[in-house]
Amino acid sequence: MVSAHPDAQADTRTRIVRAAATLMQRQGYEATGIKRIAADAGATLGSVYHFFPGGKQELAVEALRYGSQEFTDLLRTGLDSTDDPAEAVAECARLMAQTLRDSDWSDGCPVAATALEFIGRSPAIQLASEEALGQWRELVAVRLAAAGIPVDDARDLACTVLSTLEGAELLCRVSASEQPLRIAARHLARLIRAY
Amino acid sequence: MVSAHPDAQADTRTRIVRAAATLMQRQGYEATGIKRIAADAGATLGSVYHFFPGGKQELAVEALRYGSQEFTDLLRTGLDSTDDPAEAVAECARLMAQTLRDSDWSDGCPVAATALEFIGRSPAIQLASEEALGQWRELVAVRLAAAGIPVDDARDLACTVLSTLEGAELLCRVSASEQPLRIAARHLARLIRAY
DNA sequence: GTCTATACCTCGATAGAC
DNA sequence: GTCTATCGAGGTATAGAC
Repeated sequence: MVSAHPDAQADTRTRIVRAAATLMQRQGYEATGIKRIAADAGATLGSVYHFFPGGKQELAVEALRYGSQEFTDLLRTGLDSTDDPAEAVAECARLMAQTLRDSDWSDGCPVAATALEFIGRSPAIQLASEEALGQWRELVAVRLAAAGIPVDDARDLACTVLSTLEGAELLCRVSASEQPLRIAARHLARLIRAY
Repeated sequence: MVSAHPDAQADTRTRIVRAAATLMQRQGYEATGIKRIAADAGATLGSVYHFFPGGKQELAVEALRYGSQEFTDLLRTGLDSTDDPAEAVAECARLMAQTLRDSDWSDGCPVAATALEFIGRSPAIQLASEEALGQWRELVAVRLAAAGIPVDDARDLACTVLSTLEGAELLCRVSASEQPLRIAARHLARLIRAY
């Protein structure tokens, strides 16, 4: 039998988390209803509460972790694409730009929209967001340090790399243009080469 | 008579817009209820719909424009603080960090949270967000060009300045730390000095 | 212009059969 | 584990007196 839903091969719990992650990435937490998540996942409301008795917030935390891993994969791909660390970071920006364009400016950072809705209002969600950002920063920092940049400089650079990528992505999505990430790629590469 | 509300001296319409701008800046559009806006503004629901017959979305557009002007003022203060363009941009980052800390990481970019909720879902709100970001970028570009940086370079630099400030602010808010903006200040200054 | 009351709807969450 | 039916709360928006 062929299912009407894209992720039919995965188990129900996974499909629910994926649907939640996608919707929250695109429109944030508050605009995303549980009924819609269930429908997109090809599951019923009962199943959602079966797997996530803690309700929407518990599911959201799981969705943030899931999306965080996907973004980690994208970063790893970019960072491992070449020996030159400056070029590797630029490649991350290009990968993000391409992913955004291919998804009609929908598939960006999986935590930004939700994180901004909950600053100071939900420890669980804020912590999950902080862990995601921290993990990405660490990934970049390790890559830069491996290229010979002093560890402290690498950590600071990684922070700015992440800041710039996040902000450029916001600008890209709002203006429906790849330009901010393309420009960020050039500037970040220049910044890194200065070390 | 002394009012219980902070903006009692302003007219009702202005108080409503201010309250909406503040709430949307802190938690986005969807989490912000009209009843709460009215209460914070010291107005009634009837007044809100009297001034904004188009409802919540019409009010949101006005709130974004209002917040946009406030952020423009902050940028102008930073950009005019010194002759050195690199130092001026760094000062913007420091002003943002200070504002964030003073508000318990609440008062950041007035459009980011709302904009991310509406990418591709509301032309009116997306346009208002795009206009705000474009205005800020133009402000920075003009300042850099005035310092002698070639116009095309200034425009690209302004784009990255804005990207980095926006992203660093996200990181600051999520991690409840000034560090990302402090680091961004240093890196942006270095990037600008290279021209 | 301001206010109260309320209509109408959708939300998150629950209950209980299967 | 999955499903349907439904509850209560809270949302936006409206009506109409003042």
